[in-house]
Amino acid sequence: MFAVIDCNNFFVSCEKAFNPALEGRAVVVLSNNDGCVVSRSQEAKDMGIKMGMPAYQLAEQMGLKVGEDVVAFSSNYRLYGDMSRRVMTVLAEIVPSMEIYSIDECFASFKGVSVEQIAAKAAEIVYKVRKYTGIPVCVGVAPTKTLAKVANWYAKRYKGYNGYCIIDSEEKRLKAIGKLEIGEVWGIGRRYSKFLKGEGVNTALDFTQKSAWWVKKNMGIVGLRTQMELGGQPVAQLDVREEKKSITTSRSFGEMVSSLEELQSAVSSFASACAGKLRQQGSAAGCITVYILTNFFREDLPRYYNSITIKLPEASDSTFVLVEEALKGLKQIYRKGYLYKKAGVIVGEIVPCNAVQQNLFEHKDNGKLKSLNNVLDSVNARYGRDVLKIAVQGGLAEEGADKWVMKRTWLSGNYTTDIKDIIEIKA
DNA sequence: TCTGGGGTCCTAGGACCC
DNA sequence: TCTGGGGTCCTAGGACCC
Repeated sequence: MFAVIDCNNFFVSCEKAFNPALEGRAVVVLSNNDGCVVSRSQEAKDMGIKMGMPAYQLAEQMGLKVGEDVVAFSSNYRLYGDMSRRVMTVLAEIVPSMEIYSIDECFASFKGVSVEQIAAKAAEIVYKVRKYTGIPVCVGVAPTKTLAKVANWYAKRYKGYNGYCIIDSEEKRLKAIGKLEIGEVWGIGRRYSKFLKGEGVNTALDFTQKSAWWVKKNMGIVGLRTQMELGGQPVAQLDVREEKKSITTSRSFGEMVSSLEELQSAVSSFASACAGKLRQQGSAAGCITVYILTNFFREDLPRYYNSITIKLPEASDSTFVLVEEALKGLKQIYRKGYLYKKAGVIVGEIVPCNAVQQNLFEHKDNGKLKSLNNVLDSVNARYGRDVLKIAVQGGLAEEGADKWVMKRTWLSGNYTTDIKDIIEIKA
């Protein structure tokens, strides 16, 4: 049996855990630059606030006063990342093995858990995560990952389940998928949902009744796997891979920028962030992609998008190497006369850093580079992120001197990672 | 005026090989 | 009129996830 454990309204729940005054109120968390709604409390959902809705529409289209009718927060990834780590740590002590699927979600194997114990185990998860971290979670358990997601869907929506739902018989499976709209199935997105409804497939049960040949022809192997999993036949296993295959750092800018210098500041910062993430997971990248684009929502301005991928002579995790290559790439794709809204850096062809194939002709002195990067990491770990950085990154980001730095008007405190922000309790 | 960021996997088609 | 068969590798783009 597989379990899927999913935090409820995760970002909002993180804010609520440290701010009891939010209880019972409509609360939303916004994406970077305070752009879109990315997490909503139940109250906010009940008011009709949609996922992904641009923040300005709260007032403009819904007539809501931000701060009164609805409380908004800028996203605080430092806080959410740390809270996620805590949730996963609690889970790791309860389940035999697990796959962290996203910041707020994880799959677990219930191998060795007897049929009679499954419900008790699920209840234990709900209770302990809430008790130890303050985060509410729901659990779905079933013989396949896709059915576990189905079970979780019901656990989330019906209070009577007390946070967990188990599909452990053919009867329950048929009942569960019979009432589930096809678009709610894990792996069926907007596109396929629309297509399937046009073919008369409205529920997950309808989908399982189509022939395998038809599904494969119209939706490829991925669709076929989803169909098999809904039928109770496990295809997907627990994926316990540690390292990512690609790492991205990108931002929409707080204000549009036009000069090469400003883009260099942004792109070098993104490349540096990618290098840091690589070192953290013990990997090196074989290639680096840089892209820049103008604001595609603005129809009155000239549009431009370009990207370039550079193959590194030797896979690297060095901030200095990656920044240098990224800036070379940027120079090639930069065009004068446009207002840029976003840039990003992607590193790929990731390998373990202890298994880097060295280049016979262009081998760099990795000993010296390594110590330099170690200094970067240790100084920044001790004194704060980007206290020590390369000059081209632009030194005054925190003071808002760089136009590209994102807007975060309603940022909450780093309650769990910064001693200055620790909660004080009057007793 | 204002519209996020970070991932995975698969497929089709082109270029090339024998 | 007739015009093979079997492969690999790479890339761009599409679908999905949170």
